[in-house]
Amino acid sequence: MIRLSKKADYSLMALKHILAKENEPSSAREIAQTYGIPFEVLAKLLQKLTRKGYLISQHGTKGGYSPAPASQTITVRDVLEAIEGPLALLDCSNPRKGTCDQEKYCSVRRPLARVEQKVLELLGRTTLREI
Amino acid sequence: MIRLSKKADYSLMALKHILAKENEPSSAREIAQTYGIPFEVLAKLLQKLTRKGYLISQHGTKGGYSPAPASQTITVRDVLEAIEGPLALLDCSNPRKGTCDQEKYCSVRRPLARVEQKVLELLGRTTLREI
DNA sequence: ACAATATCCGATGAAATAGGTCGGATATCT
DNA sequence: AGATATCCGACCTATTTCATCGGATATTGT
Repeated sequence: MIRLSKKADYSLMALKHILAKENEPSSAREIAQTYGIPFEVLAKLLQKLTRKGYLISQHGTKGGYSPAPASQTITVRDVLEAIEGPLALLDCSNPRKGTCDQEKYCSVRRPLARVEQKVLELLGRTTLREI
Repeated sequence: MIRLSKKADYSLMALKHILAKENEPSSAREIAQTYGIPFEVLAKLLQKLTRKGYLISQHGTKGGYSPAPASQTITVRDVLEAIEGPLALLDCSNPRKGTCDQEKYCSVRRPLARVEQKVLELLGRTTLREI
């Protein structure tokens, strides 16, 4: 299969929400309620995005998340990589996995890598602003 | 995550193998050994592809699978859909899943559906022949 | 006829992944 | 001080995916 995880969906929704109200920070709880997302799950996603530099977090009452400068040009690909690590259509081009058993016999690796590349380019061209 | 399953990889490798030798049928056992794929898993994949009309199966000694006419123009997308059912980047556009809880609030559905469409087009343009 | 070799089919078990939960810490505003 | 935030790690559970097993049917060659 080829799909976006729920976490990815959640992240994109939350990011769009935060980008829409640049002036006041949005709390994780508020976003979670608005979109029906489990609070704890969303909190962790936003933390990851913060560490990656796409959001700025503000503790305390009236706190929440606001867009960081880097979020202006953030793409779908950026979000996915922040949430799920390096993207890999193929296991054998996935740095997290070990080497592929079929490596030496595999006849489809090269051509599929090109397809993979195109998909990644497509995701990298789609900014969150235009969503 | 966004990835091709192992089954998809296996299927693509096997199909390419079968298409390469159009003259004599290739047995599942032979292919499984050549590429280091578990025999039973591969057998089921080839059965699915046969039911979809991309392959012709031949029982008995000297039997095996040979390319059906429909395999001439088969694309990566065709293979994926045959093996894993309808493709869906998003859960909410997946006919196998129920309706999405966030449906009414979700602000990213429409734009992502366009991205999904583009990815599917890309996979649908890539034929197995050119791989 | 018989044996060997194929595909076929369903059910089941095991491993990996993703999604969700819990407990507690730190920071900020009122 | 107390309420409300983010923060962090560990853990549990459901789902999905991968692999295995047992047995049936069909075809070919001896």
